[in-house]
Amino acid sequence: MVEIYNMAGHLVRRLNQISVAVFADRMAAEGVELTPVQFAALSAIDARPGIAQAALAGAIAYDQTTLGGVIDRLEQKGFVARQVSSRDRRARVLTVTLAGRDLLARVRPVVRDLQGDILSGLDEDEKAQLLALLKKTTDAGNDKSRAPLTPRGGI
Amino acid sequence: MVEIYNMAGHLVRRLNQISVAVFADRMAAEGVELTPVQFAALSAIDARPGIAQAALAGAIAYDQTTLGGVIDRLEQKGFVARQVSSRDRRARVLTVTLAGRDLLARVRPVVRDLQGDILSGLDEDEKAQLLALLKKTTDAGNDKSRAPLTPRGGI
DNA sequence: TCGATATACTAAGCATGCTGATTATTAGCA
DNA sequence: TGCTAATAATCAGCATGCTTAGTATATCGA
Repeated sequence: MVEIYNMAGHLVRRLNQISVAVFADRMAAEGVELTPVQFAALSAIDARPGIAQAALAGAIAYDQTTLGGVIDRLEQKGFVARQVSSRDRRARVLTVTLAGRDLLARVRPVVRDLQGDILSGLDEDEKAQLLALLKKTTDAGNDKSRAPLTPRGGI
Repeated sequence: MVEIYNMAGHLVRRLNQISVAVFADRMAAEGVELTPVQFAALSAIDARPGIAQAALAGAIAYDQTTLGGVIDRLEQKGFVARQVSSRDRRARVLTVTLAGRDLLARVRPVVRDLQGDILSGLDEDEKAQLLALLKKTTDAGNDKSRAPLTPRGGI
């Protein structure tokens, strides 16, 4: 028995690995090229059109530098438009394009549905319990992360 | 409210982010340069000296290609030795060096201790519950991962 | 108003984590 | 034995995720 098997860090990493793989498989089955980060960004921009990159990073708990690259790719695929803000010329203001909205409408139900597959082997009560515990501990540990959630940052 | 906030995928990714950050902070405090993957590999090689890379990948649930790079870096830092296997010239047989054993002895208690910090905001019962649920669902979803755990694969 | 400070973004560099292809070697089978 | 398939590792290439540093722009206080 390897000593890491019962460690929180190892189990969380593995579940994240499973989560990413389930997401990739479902997107491939839909014939869509979209990563979990890209979906999160697209969905959050759609919820707050005109949000700047820094605020978006805080809204979805992603590193700002990493997010820059993610937006590059979403822009290149034509799902997101990026403009210099008129109020703050440092900032880049983001909006979802028509193609992006179409994509979102299509994958949103798929993404919602796939969440259940991530937590396989658990009954509904256990899934709810796990989600509640994950929510509680991620809230408590938010500031330990290099990319904490700051839902009300900016616009 | 952004729609991803209560999704399993998002919460798991965030907890993993917290886990990685806690690990990095503790290692930095120890003055040690060691990533979670590197610790996992070192620990597993120490548990099964002479293990080959492919078997190691299965033992700690890491992608084989990624693991190759991890071993490169551990070898370069002098913590792991890599030799062509005498029984199978395709395979690279791994052992922990003396320096690697010293490092392991030093960081092992730190790594064990930091596990509690990953799951902050939970009492002992909740931590045990969360660990049990994580274990149950990662076991059930093992095959969905691109790098499933195969603890008994090869020596 | 000016100067220090803070903020938004980008760039470079490194480590993970994956896919697909390639090479070397081994194993299985007719 | 000899052909085929499988396996171990590596390489190239791409996306995340982070650190440090740099540039442009805002903000705040003396």
